[in-house]
Amino acid sequence: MPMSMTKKKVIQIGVVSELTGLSERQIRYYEDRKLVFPDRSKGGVRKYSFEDIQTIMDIHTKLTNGYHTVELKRMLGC
Amino acid sequence: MPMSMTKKKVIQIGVVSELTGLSERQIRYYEDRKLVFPDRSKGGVRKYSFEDIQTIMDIHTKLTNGYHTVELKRMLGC
DNA sequence: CGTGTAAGGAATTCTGACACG
DNA sequence: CGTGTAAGGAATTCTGACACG
Repeated sequence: MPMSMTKKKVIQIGVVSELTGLSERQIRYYEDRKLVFPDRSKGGVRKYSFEDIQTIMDIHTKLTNGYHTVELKRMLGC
Repeated sequence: MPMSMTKKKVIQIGVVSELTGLSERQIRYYEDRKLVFPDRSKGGVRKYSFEDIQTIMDIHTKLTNGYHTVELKRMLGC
C-alpha cells in the first residue's frame, strides 16, 4: 500500500517553478489544459509529485517543438 | 551531479507534519536541537527532503523510547 | 526537557481578468 | 494559443515568548 516517492504529491508550485525553470503561470496553465493533476491542500494550495515535474518538463519541451496542448492531451492515453 | 530525489529539499513543514503526524512545533524543535537540517527559501521557509522525514520519524521514535535530544545528537556521527 | 499556544508579521499561493495576437 | 502582469484576498509559515515542570 505504500506509495512510491515519485508519486507523492508534496511539492508546491514555487519549488516546481524553480526545479523546472518555468513560470507558475505556465505550470497552472498546463493544469487548466488537463495535462497535469496536482493535489490540493485543504486551503487550495497545489501539491505536485516528482513525476508531475517530469510531466511538466516534457509538456514544455513538446510545446517548444511545435505541439499544441490539445494534441498533447490526445497523446496522453497512448 | 544529479542529486537523488530522497535528498532534494522540496517539502514544506506543513506536509512533513501531515506525513509524520508530528506537530510543526516538534519538527522545528528537532532543528533547534541540531538533529535535522532543512534548506530555506529566500523568504525563510523551511524545505525538507524525504530523507529528512525519515530522520524526523526516527528522532521521534527514539524520544518516545526515552532518549534525549542531546544523546541523539551524539549518536549522529556513528 | 520537549511540546502547546496565542500574537503579529512576512512569504507564498490563489483566482479572474486584461493584454497580445 | 500560450504566457505576462497587476490586484486583492486567503492560506501557510516564521519568530520569540510564556507556560508546564
